[in-house]
Amino acid sequence: MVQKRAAILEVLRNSQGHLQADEIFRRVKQYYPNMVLATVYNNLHALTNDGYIRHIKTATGADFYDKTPTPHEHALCVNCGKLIDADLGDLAAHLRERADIPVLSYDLILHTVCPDCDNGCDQNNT
Amino acid sequence: MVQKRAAILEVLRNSQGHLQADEIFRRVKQYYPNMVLATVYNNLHALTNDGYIRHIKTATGADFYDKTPTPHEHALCVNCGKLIDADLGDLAAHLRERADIPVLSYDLILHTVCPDCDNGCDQNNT
DNA sequence: CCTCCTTTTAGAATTGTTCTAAAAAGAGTA
DNA sequence: TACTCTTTTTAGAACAATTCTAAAAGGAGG
Repeated sequence: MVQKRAAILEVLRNSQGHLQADEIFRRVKQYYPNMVLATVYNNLHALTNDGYIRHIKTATGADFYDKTPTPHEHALCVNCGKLIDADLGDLAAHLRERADIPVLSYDLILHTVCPDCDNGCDQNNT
Repeated sequence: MVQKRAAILEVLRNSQGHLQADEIFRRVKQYYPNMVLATVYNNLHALTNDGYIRHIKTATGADFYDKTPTPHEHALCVNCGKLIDADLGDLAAHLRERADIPVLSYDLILHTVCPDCDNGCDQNNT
């Protein structure tokens, strides 16, 4: 059994959902203090390949890893930078139906204000 | 009049559509041999801000610049790496209508096999 | 204990982009 | 032409997330 791989998966599963590599690294390091970032990347790739997690690439260069491997959409909060799940129905079907070219796959990131920030104190009430 | 900015815009407008910064750099350099990559980025940002062109960020880290500033979708050919336009109807409206969260904007890149590659010699006919 | 294969480590390398500070270029005024 | 002010350009360093490389460590089976 691969302990460190399991620990990385555990950390992700115990999180609210979507973490970046460096945050995973920081958390796993508490249990394995001499772990190195490359190990995190190694195992995240392996876990992604094996279908345990999902790798979400963003245009900002900071990728997220999702504990839920089944396909669904994501949104980035423009206020706090958190990645959250978005429900868009069967978007893949819609895209394949409407597109004038074959759609093998796609990368989509919505930009939103997440519920936490919307309820928060960042509204311009003077 | 800003000559180099105009030259960069010209190069983009004379292209088939979507270029990366380093390709623009290579082309403009033929006319201004001592130009520097930072100047290309400076002017691409300025042209984007002024609405002349469009900046398309990809998850692969290699951004494209589009001579057509009006909103439309894009697809990346998995075979040749070219970025092409895609017609998906009014996707923005569809997303806003279906999403369970506010949609301020979005980044979408389809993955496809472009017509050129589809007609080409890369089909596995033995 | 040996051998083989996988995982991990340490640190350098990569890549596209951004930043910084100094030099150069223009525009307007006298 | 000379002076000032602002914008643009240059050169090269810095950055940040990720990937790579080669060596070391670990574990399983015989």
